[in-house]
Amino acid sequence: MGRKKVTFEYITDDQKRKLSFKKRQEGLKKKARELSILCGVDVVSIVFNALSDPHSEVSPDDRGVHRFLEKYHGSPILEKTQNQEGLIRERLNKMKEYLKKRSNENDEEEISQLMSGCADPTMVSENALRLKMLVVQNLKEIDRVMEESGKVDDEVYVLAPPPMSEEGLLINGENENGQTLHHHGMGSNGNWNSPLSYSYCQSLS
Amino acid sequence: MGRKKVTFEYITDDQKRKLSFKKRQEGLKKKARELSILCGVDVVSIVFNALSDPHSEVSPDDRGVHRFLEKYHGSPILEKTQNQEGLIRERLNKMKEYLKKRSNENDEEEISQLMSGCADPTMVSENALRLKMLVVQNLKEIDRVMEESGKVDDEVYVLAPPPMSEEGLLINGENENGQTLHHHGMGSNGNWNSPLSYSYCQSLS
DNA sequence: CAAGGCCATATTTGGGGCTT
DNA sequence: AAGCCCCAAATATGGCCTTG
Repeated sequence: MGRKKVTFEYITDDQKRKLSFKKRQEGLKKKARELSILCGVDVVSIVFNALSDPHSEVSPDDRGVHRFLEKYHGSPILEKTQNQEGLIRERLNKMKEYLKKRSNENDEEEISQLMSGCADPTMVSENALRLKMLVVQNLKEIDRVMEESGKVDDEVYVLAPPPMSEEGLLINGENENGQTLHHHGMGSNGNWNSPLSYSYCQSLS
Repeated sequence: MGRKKVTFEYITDDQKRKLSFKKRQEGLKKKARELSILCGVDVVSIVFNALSDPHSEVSPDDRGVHRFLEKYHGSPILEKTQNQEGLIRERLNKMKEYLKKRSNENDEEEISQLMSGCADPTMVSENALRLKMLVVQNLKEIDRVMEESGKVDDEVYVLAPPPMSEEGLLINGENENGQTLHHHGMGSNGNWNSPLSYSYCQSLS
Protein backbone atom coordinates (compact mmCIF):
# COMPACT_ATOMS: atom_id res chain seq x y z
CA MET A 1 0.00 0.00 0.00
CA GLY A 2 2.98 2.13 0.05
CA ARG A 3 5.13 3.11 -2.82
CA LYS A 4 5.94 -0.43 -3.65
CA LYS A 5 3.58 -3.22 -4.52
CA VAL A 6 3.74 -5.70 -1.69
CA THR A 7 4.90 -9.20 -2.51
CA PHE A 8 3.45 -11.57 -0.01
CA GLU A 9 6.47 -13.22 1.41
CA TYR A 10 8.15 -13.11 4.75
CA ILE A 11 10.12 -9.88 4.96
CA THR A 12 13.64 -11.02 5.64
CA ASP A 13 15.13 -7.62 6.26
CA ASP A 14 15.06 -7.24 10.00
CA GLN A 15 14.50 -3.54 10.07
CA LYS A 16 11.91 -3.41 7.37
CA ARG A 17 10.02 -6.27 8.90
CA LYS A 18 9.89 -4.64 12.26
CA LEU A 19 8.70 -1.39 10.80
CA SER A 20 6.10 -3.07 8.69
CA PHE A 21 5.02 -5.06 11.68
CA LYS A 22 4.37 -2.01 13.72
CA LYS A 23 2.45 -0.20 11.05
CA ARG A 24 0.40 -3.18 10.06
CA GLN A 25 -0.28 -4.15 13.61
CA GLU A 26 -1.69 -0.71 14.17
CA GLY A 27 -3.71 -1.07 11.04
CA LEU A 28 -5.12 -4.37 12.14
CA LYS A 29 -6.12 -2.95 15.48
CA LYS A 30 -7.83 -0.08 13.79
CA LYS A 31 -9.66 -2.35 11.39
CA ALA A 32 -10.82 -4.54 14.21
CA ARG A 33 -12.04 -1.55 16.11
CA GLU A 34 -13.90 -0.23 13.12
CA LEU A 35 -15.53 -3.52 12.30
CA SER A 36 -16.57 -3.80 15.87
CA ILE A 37 -18.07 -0.36 16.13
CA LEU A 38 -19.61 -0.05 12.72
CA CYS A 39 -21.23 -3.45 12.81
CA GLY A 40 -21.78 -3.91 16.50
CA VAL A 41 -19.90 -7.14 16.82
CA ASP A 42 -17.28 -8.37 19.22
CA VAL A 43 -13.82 -8.72 17.89
CA VAL A 44 -10.83 -10.27 19.54
CA SER A 45 -7.51 -10.41 17.83
CA ILE A 46 -4.26 -11.66 19.15
CA VAL A 47 -0.87 -11.25 17.60
CA PHE A 48 1.90 -13.47 18.84
CA ASN A 49 5.17 -12.17 17.67
CA ALA A 50 6.91 -15.48 17.23
CA LEU A 51 10.20 -14.13 18.42
CA SER A 52 11.25 -13.32 14.92
CA ASP A 53 13.59 -10.84 16.43
CA PRO A 54 15.92 -12.34 18.97
CA HIS A 55 16.81 -8.87 20.13
CA SER A 56 13.46 -8.40 21.74
CA GLU A 57 13.31 -5.54 24.11
CA VAL A 58 9.73 -4.40 24.42
CA SER A 59 8.33 -3.31 27.73
CA PRO A 60 5.07 -1.30 27.87
CA ASP A 61 2.50 -2.55 30.18
CA ASP A 62 0.51 -5.71 30.10
CA ARG A 63 -1.37 -4.61 33.13
CA GLY A 64 -3.86 -3.11 30.79
CA VAL A 65 -5.47 -6.40 30.03
CA HIS A 66 -5.48 -7.29 33.65
CA ARG A 67 -7.25 -4.14 34.57
CA PHE A 68 -9.66 -4.57 31.75
CA LEU A 69 -10.53 -8.14 32.55
CA GLU A 70 -10.68 -7.45 36.22
CA LYS A 71 -13.09 -4.62 35.73
CA TYR A 72 -15.31 -6.52 33.39
CA HIS A 73 -15.20 -9.86 35.00
CA GLY A 74 -16.14 -8.49 38.30
CA SER A 75 -14.15 -11.00 40.29
CA PRO A 76 -10.78 -9.92 41.59
CA ILE A 77 -7.65 -11.16 39.94
CA LEU A 78 -6.24 -14.13 41.76
CA GLU A 79 -3.19 -13.80 43.94
CA LYS A 80 -0.03 -14.11 41.97
CA THR A 81 1.32 -16.09 44.88
CA GLN A 82 -0.63 -19.15 43.97
CA ASN A 83 1.24 -21.69 42.00
CA GLN A 84 0.56 -22.17 38.36
CA GLU A 85 -1.23 -25.45 38.74
CA GLY A 86 -3.50 -24.01 41.32
CA LEU A 87 -4.31 -21.02 39.19
CA ILE A 88 -5.17 -23.11 36.24
CA ARG A 89 -7.29 -25.54 38.14
CA GLU A 90 -9.17 -22.78 39.81
CA ARG A 91 -9.74 -21.04 36.54
CA LEU A 92 -10.88 -24.20 34.88
CA ASN A 93 -13.26 -25.00 37.64
CA LYS A 94 -14.83 -21.63 37.26
CA MET A 95 -15.25 -22.22 33.58
CA LYS A 96 -16.74 -25.63 34.16
CA GLU A 97 -19.14 -24.35 36.74
CA TYR A 98 -20.18 -21.49 34.61
CA LEU A 99 -20.91 -23.68 31.64
CA LYS A 100 -22.65 -26.22 33.80
CA LYS A 101 -24.85 -23.62 35.31
CA ARG A 102 -25.57 -21.99 32.01
CA SER A 103 -26.54 -25.26 30.43
CA ASN A 104 -28.83 -26.36 33.21
CA GLU A 105 -30.71 -23.22 33.88
CA ASN A 106 -33.08 -22.21 31.20
CA ASP A 107 -33.59 -18.70 32.38
CA GLU A 108 -33.09 -16.76 29.24
CA GLU A 109 -34.41 -13.93 31.28
CA GLU A 110 -31.68 -13.83 33.82
CA ILE A 111 -29.27 -13.54 31.01
CA SER A 112 -31.14 -10.64 29.61
CA GLN A 113 -30.89 -8.94 32.93
CA LEU A 114 -27.21 -9.48 32.94
CA MET A 115 -27.14 -7.25 29.98
CA SER A 116 -28.48 -4.56 32.25
CA GLY A 117 -30.70 -2.21 30.41
CA CYS A 118 -29.15 -2.90 27.11
CA ALA A 119 -31.78 -1.95 24.61
CA ASP A 120 -29.66 -2.01 21.55
CA PRO A 121 -29.39 -4.67 18.88
CA THR A 122 -26.17 -5.91 20.38
CA MET A 123 -28.22 -8.07 22.66
CA VAL A 124 -26.32 -11.10 23.70
CA SER A 125 -27.63 -14.62 23.69
CA GLU A 126 -26.71 -17.37 26.05
CA ASN A 127 -24.57 -18.88 23.40
CA ALA A 128 -22.74 -15.67 22.79
CA LEU A 129 -22.20 -15.26 26.48
CA ARG A 130 -20.55 -18.60 26.67
CA LEU A 131 -18.30 -17.90 23.80
CA LYS A 132 -17.28 -14.60 25.24
CA MET A 133 -16.73 -16.11 28.58
CA LEU A 134 -14.43 -18.64 27.06
CA VAL A 135 -12.46 -16.04 25.24
CA VAL A 136 -12.09 -13.89 28.29
CA GLN A 137 -11.06 -16.94 30.18
CA ASN A 138 -8.45 -17.75 27.64
CA LEU A 139 -7.07 -14.28 27.49
CA LYS A 140 -6.79 -14.35 31.21
CA GLU A 141 -4.96 -17.61 31.07
CA ILE A 142 -2.59 -16.34 28.48
CA ASP A 143 -2.00 -13.28 30.51
CA ARG A 144 -1.37 -15.28 33.61
CA VAL A 145 0.93 -17.76 32.00
CA MET A 146 2.90 -14.93 30.54
CA GLU A 147 3.18 -13.38 33.90
CA GLU A 148 4.20 -16.54 35.61
CA SER A 149 6.70 -17.52 33.01
CA GLY A 150 8.44 -14.34 34.03
CA LYS A 151 8.14 -12.65 30.71
CA VAL A 152 5.78 -9.88 31.50
CA ASP A 153 7.73 -7.38 29.52
CA ASP A 154 5.54 -7.76 26.50
CA GLU A 155 3.58 -5.18 24.72
CA VAL A 156 -0.08 -5.57 25.34
CA TYR A 157 -2.92 -3.35 24.43
CA VAL A 158 -6.63 -3.32 24.53
CA LEU A 159 -8.21 -1.83 21.52
CA ALA A 160 -11.75 -0.61 21.45
CA PRO A 161 -14.29 -1.88 23.91
CA PRO A 162 -17.11 -0.16 21.98
CA PRO A 163 -19.88 -0.59 24.49
CA MET A 164 -17.98 1.59 26.86
CA SER A 165 -15.50 3.37 24.70
CA GLU A 166 -16.65 6.63 26.12
CA GLU A 167 -16.00 5.51 29.65
CA GLY A 168 -12.32 5.70 29.06
CA LEU A 169 -11.76 2.00 28.75
CA LEU A 170 -9.30 2.46 25.96
CA ILE A 171 -6.77 1.23 28.40
CA ASN A 172 -3.65 1.09 26.39
CA GLY A 173 -4.75 2.29 23.04
CA GLU A 174 -5.37 5.62 21.52
CA ASN A 175 -7.99 6.83 19.14
CA GLU A 176 -5.35 7.63 16.61
CA ASN A 177 -7.35 9.96 14.48
CA GLY A 178 -9.29 11.89 16.99
CA GLN A 179 -12.60 10.51 15.85
CA THR A 180 -15.07 10.12 18.62
CA LEU A 181 -15.93 6.51 18.08
CA HIS A 182 -19.52 6.91 19.11
CA HIS A 183 -21.36 3.81 19.98
CA HIS A 184 -24.89 2.73 20.60
CA GLY A 185 -25.91 2.73 24.20
CA MET A 186 -25.04 0.67 27.23
CA GLY A 187 -22.64 2.26 29.56
CA SER A 188 -19.99 0.62 31.63
CA ASN A 189 -21.58 -1.44 34.31
CA GLY A 190 -18.73 -3.48 35.62
CA ASN A 191 -20.34 -6.66 34.42
CA TRP A 192 -17.97 -8.74 32.32
CA ASN A 193 -20.95 -10.04 30.47
CA SER A 194 -21.08 -6.76 28.71
CA PRO A 195 -20.53 -7.11 25.04
CA LEU A 196 -16.81 -6.99 24.82
CA SER A 197 -14.83 -6.16 21.83
CA TYR A 198 -11.17 -5.55 21.80
CA SER A 199 -7.89 -6.71 20.50
CA TYR A 200 -5.28 -8.24 22.64
CA CYS A 201 -1.96 -8.09 20.96
CA GLN A 202 1.28 -9.26 22.32
CA SER A 203 4.67 -8.52 20.92
CA LEU A 204 7.55 -10.64 21.93
CA SER A 205 10.00 -8.97 19.64
CA MET B 1 -12.93 4.05 2.27
CA GLY B 2 -15.61 4.12 -0.25
CA ARG B 3 -17.28 7.07 -1.78
CA LYS B 4 -18.45 8.35 1.54
CA LYS B 5 -16.34 9.33 4.47
CA VAL B 6 -17.04 6.84 7.18
CA THR B 7 -18.45 8.17 10.38
CA PHE B 8 -17.52 5.86 13.18
CA GLU B 9 -20.84 5.00 14.57
CA TYR B 10 -22.90 1.86 14.61
CA ILE B 11 -24.49 1.49 11.22
CA THR B 12 -28.16 1.36 11.97
CA ASP B 13 -29.36 0.51 8.50
CA ASP B 14 -29.70 -3.25 8.55
CA GLN B 15 -28.77 -3.82 4.99
CA LYS B 16 -25.85 -1.46 4.87
CA ARG B 17 -24.49 -2.84 8.10
CA LYS B 18 -24.61 -6.37 6.86
CA LEU B 19 -22.90 -5.46 3.64
CA SER B 20 -20.26 -3.46 5.39
CA PHE B 21 -19.77 -6.29 7.81
CA LYS B 22 -19.07 -8.75 5.10
CA LYS B 23 -16.65 -6.53 3.27
CA ARG B 24 -14.83 -5.44 6.35
CA GLN B 25 -14.70 -8.90 7.76
CA GLU B 26 -12.98 -10.03 4.59
CA GLY B 27 -10.68 -7.12 4.86
CA LEU B 28 -9.78 -7.96 8.43
CA LYS B 29 -9.04 -11.54 7.50
CA LYS B 30 -6.82 -10.42 4.71
CA LYS B 31 -4.98 -7.97 6.92
CA ALA B 32 -4.44 -10.63 9.53
CA ARG B 33 -3.11 -12.98 6.92
CA GLU B 34 -0.77 -10.39 5.54
CA LEU B 35 0.59 -9.37 8.89
CA SER B 36 1.15 -12.99 9.67
CA ILE B 37 2.98 -13.82 6.50
CA LEU B 38 4.93 -10.65 6.02
CA CYS B 39 6.17 -10.52 9.58
CA GLY B 40 6.21 -14.18 10.48
CA VAL B 41 3.94 -13.87 13.46
CA ASP B 42 0.93 -15.81 14.60
CA VAL B 43 -2.37 -14.09 14.39
CA VAL B 44 -5.69 -15.21 15.72
CA SER B 45 -8.76 -13.14 15.27
CA ILE B 46 -12.26 -13.94 16.25
CA VAL B 47 -15.37 -12.09 15.26
CA PHE B 48 -18.47 -12.76 17.21
CA ASN B 49 -21.43 -11.40 15.43
CA ALA B 50 -23.42 -10.29 18.41
CA LEU B 51 -26.68 -11.30 16.88
CA SER B 52 -27.21 -7.82 15.54
CA ASP B 53 -29.44 -9.37 12.99
CA PRO B 54 -32.20 -11.42 14.54
CA HIS B 55 -32.88 -13.00 11.21
CA SER B 56 -29.73 -15.02 11.33
CA GLU B 57 -29.56 -17.84 8.90
CA VAL B 58 -25.96 -18.69 8.19
CA SER B 59 -24.86 -22.24 7.58
CA PRO B 60 -21.48 -22.99 5.93
CA ASP B 61 -19.29 -25.35 7.77
CA ASP B 62 -17.64 -25.02 11.08
CA ARG B 63 -16.05 -28.36 10.62
CA GLY B 64 -13.12 -26.54 9.17
CA VAL B 65 -11.79 -25.48 12.49
CA HIS B 66 -12.31 -28.91 13.85
CA ARG B 67 -10.32 -30.49 11.11
CA PHE B 68 -7.66 -27.88 11.45
CA LEU B 69 -7.29 -28.24 15.17
CA GLU B 70 -7.53 -31.98 15.01
CA LYS B 71 -4.77 -32.17 12.48
CA TYR B 72 -2.51 -29.82 14.35
CA HIS B 73 -3.22 -30.96 17.78
CA GLY B 74 -2.36 -34.50 16.96
CA SER B 75 -4.81 -35.99 19.40
CA PRO B 76 -8.17 -37.06 18.10
CA ILE B 77 -11.18 -34.94 18.78
CA LEU B 78 -13.02 -36.19 21.80
CA GLU B 79 -16.24 -38.09 21.43
CA LYS B 80 -19.17 -35.80 21.20
CA THR B 81 -20.98 -38.25 23.36
CA GLN B 82 -19.19 -37.19 26.47
CA ASN B 83 -21.02 -34.70 28.53
CA GLN B 84 -19.96 -31.12 28.55
CA GLU B 85 -18.54 -31.20 32.01
CA GLY B 86 -16.45 -34.18 31.17
CA LEU B 87 -15.14 -32.58 28.04
CA ILE B 88 -14.14 -29.47 29.80
CA ARG B 89 -12.47 -31.23 32.66
CA GLU B 90 -10.54 -33.44 30.34
CA ARG B 91 -9.45 -30.48 28.29
CA LEU B 92 -8.45 -28.54 31.30
CA ASN B 93 -6.46 -31.40 32.70
CA LYS B 94 -4.55 -31.62 29.50
CA MET B 95 -3.79 -27.98 29.67
CA LYS B 96 -2.69 -28.23 33.24
CA GLU B 97 -0.48 -31.17 32.57
CA TYR B 98 1.07 -29.57 29.59
CA LEU B 99 1.89 -26.41 31.44
CA LYS B 100 3.13 -28.32 34.44
CA LYS B 101 5.39 -30.40 32.31
CA ARG B 102 6.63 -27.41 30.38
CA SER B 103 7.45 -25.50 33.51
CA ASN B 104 9.31 -28.29 35.24
CA GLU B 105 11.41 -29.55 32.45
CA ASN B 106 14.13 -27.24 31.41
CA ASP B 107 14.80 -28.88 28.12
CA GLU B 108 14.74 -25.94 25.84
CA GLU B 109 16.08 -28.43 23.36
CA GLU B 110 13.14 -30.73 23.33
CA ILE B 111 11.01 -27.79 22.51
CA SER B 112 13.21 -26.92 19.61
CA GLN B 113 12.79 -30.40 18.32
CA LEU B 114 9.09 -30.06 18.55
CA MET B 115 9.47 -27.44 15.96
CA SER B 116 10.76 -30.19 13.74
CA GLY B 117 13.51 -28.95 11.53
CA CYS B 118 12.23 -25.48 11.56
CA ALA B 119 15.25 -23.41 10.73
CA ASP B 120 13.52 -20.18 10.09
CA PRO B 121 13.23 -17.14 12.31
CA THR B 122 9.76 -18.14 13.31
CA MET B 123 11.32 -20.36 15.90
CA VAL B 124 9.05 -20.73 18.83
CA SER B 125 10.06 -20.34 22.42
CA GLU B 126 8.63 -22.21 25.32
CA ASN B 127 6.66 -19.20 26.24
CA ALA B 128 5.23 -18.86 22.79
CA LEU B 129 4.32 -22.51 22.76
CA ARG B 130 2.38 -22.10 25.91
CA LEU B 131 0.52 -19.15 24.64
CA LYS B 132 -0.31 -20.89 21.44
CA MET B 133 -1.39 -23.94 23.29
CA LEU B 134 -3.74 -21.88 25.33
CA VAL B 135 -5.25 -20.26 22.33
CA VAL B 136 -5.73 -23.51 20.53
CA GLN B 137 -7.27 -24.86 23.65
CA ASN B 138 -9.65 -21.99 23.83
CA LEU B 139 -10.64 -22.15 20.22
CA LYS B 140 -11.36 -25.79 20.68
CA GLU B 141 -13.50 -25.06 23.65
CA ILE B 142 -15.39 -22.40 21.84
CA ASP B 143 -15.92 -24.72 18.99
CA ARG B 144 -17.11 -27.47 21.23
CA VAL B 145 -19.43 -25.30 23.22
CA MET B 146 -20.92 -24.01 20.05
CA GLU B 147 -21.45 -27.50 18.86
CA GLU B 148 -23.02 -28.65 22.06
CA SER B 149 -25.26 -25.71 22.41
CA GLY B 150 -26.77 -26.89 19.21
CA LYS B 151 -25.91 -23.89 17.17
CA VAL B 152 -23.39 -25.28 14.79
CA ASP B 153 -24.84 -23.49 11.87
CA ASP B 154 -22.38 -20.68 12.09
CA GLU B 155 -20.00 -19.49 9.51
CA VAL B 156 -16.50 -20.43 10.41
CA TYR B 157 -13.35 -20.15 8.46
CA VAL B 158 -9.70 -20.62 8.91
CA LEU B 159 -7.65 -18.01 7.26
CA ALA B 160 -4.03 -18.50 6.43
CA PRO B 161 -1.98 -21.01 8.33
CA PRO B 162 1.22 -19.63 6.76
CA PRO B 163 3.57 -22.35 7.91
CA MET B 164 1.67 -24.84 5.83
CA SER B 165 -0.32 -22.69 3.47
CA GLU B 166 1.09 -24.65 0.60
CA GLU B 167 -0.15 -27.91 2.03
CA GLY B 168 -3.68 -26.95 1.28
CA LEU B 169 -4.63 -26.07 4.79
CA LEU B 170 -6.64 -23.13 3.68
CA ILE B 171 -9.59 -25.05 4.94
CA ASN B 172 -12.44 -22.73 4.47
CA GLY B 173 -10.84 -19.67 3.06
CA GLU B 174 -9.73 -18.59 -0.32
CA ASN B 175 -6.76 -16.63 -1.44
CA GLU B 176 -8.96 -13.97 -2.90
CA ASN B 177 -6.46 -12.36 -5.14
CA GLY B 178 -4.61 -15.31 -6.50
CA GLN B 179 -1.37 -14.38 -4.83
CA THR B 180 0.67 -17.36 -3.84
CA LEU B 181 1.20 -16.44 -0.24
CA HIS B 182 4.67 -17.90 -0.13
CA HIS B 183 6.05 -18.56 3.24
CA HIS B 184 9.34 -19.46 4.80
CA GLY B 185 9.89 -23.12 5.36
CA MET B 186 8.42 -25.74 7.65
CA GLY B 187 5.94 -28.04 6.11
CA SER B 188 2.95 -29.61 7.72
CA ASN B 189 4.02 -32.15 10.25
CA GLY B 190 0.86 -32.87 12.10
CA ASN B 191 2.29 -31.41 15.26
CA TRP B 192 -0.05 -28.86 16.73
CA ASN B 193 2.92 -27.06 18.13
CA SER B 194 3.60 -25.82 14.68
CA PRO B 195 3.51 -22.08 14.48
CA LEU B 196 -0.13 -21.46 13.90
CA SER B 197 -1.59 -18.40 12.43
CA TYR B 198 -5.13 -18.04 11.34
CA SER B 199 -8.33 -16.28 11.94
CA TYR B 200 -11.33 -17.91 13.38
CA CYS B 201 -14.38 -15.93 12.60
CA GLN B 202 -17.86 -16.72 13.54
CA SER B 203 -20.95 -15.14 12.20
CA LEU B 204 -24.15 -15.53 14.03
CA SER B 205 -26.08 -13.28 11.78
C1' DC C 1 18.19 1.95 16.20
C1' DA C 2 13.33 3.70 17.49
C1' DA C 3 9.85 7.13 16.75
C1' DG C 4 7.43 10.47 14.02
C1' DG C 5 6.10 12.88 10.01
C1' DC C 6 5.57 13.24 4.90
C1' DC C 7 4.09 11.69 0.63
C1' DA C 8 2.86 9.02 -3.30
C1' DT C 9 0.84 5.02 -4.48
C1' DA C 10 -1.36 0.44 -3.46
C1' DT C 11 -5.58 -1.14 -1.20
C1' DT C 12 -10.00 -1.08 0.82
C1' DT C 13 -14.60 -0.48 0.61
C1' DG C 14 -19.07 2.70 0.11
C1' DG C 15 -22.48 3.15 -3.62
C1' DG C 16 -24.70 1.63 -7.71
C1' DG C 17 -26.19 -1.35 -11.02
C1' DC C 18 -27.25 -6.17 -12.60
C1' DT C 19 -28.26 -10.88 -12.09
C1' DT C 20 -29.99 -14.87 -9.80
C1' DA D 1 -32.08 -10.45 -0.32
C1' DA D 2 -27.42 -12.10 -1.67
C1' DG D 3 -23.54 -12.15 -4.88
C1' DC D 4 -20.70 -9.78 -8.01
C1' DC D 5 -18.49 -6.27 -10.76
C1' DC D 6 -17.11 -1.49 -11.31
C1' DC D 7 -15.57 2.87 -9.90
C1' DA D 8 -13.71 6.41 -7.37
C1' DA D 9 -13.05 8.44 -2.82
C1' DA D 10 -10.89 7.30 1.50
C1' DT D 11 -7.33 4.74 3.81
C1' DA D 12 -3.24 2.15 4.78
C1' DT D 13 1.43 1.89 4.61
C1' DG D 14 6.23 1.38 2.02
C1' DG D 15 10.27 4.40 1.50
C1' DC D 16 12.62 8.27 3.27
C1' DC D 17 14.13 11.89 6.10
C1' DT D 18 14.57 14.09 10.57
C1' DT D 19 15.04 13.76 15.60
C1' DG D 20 16.18 12.08 19.99
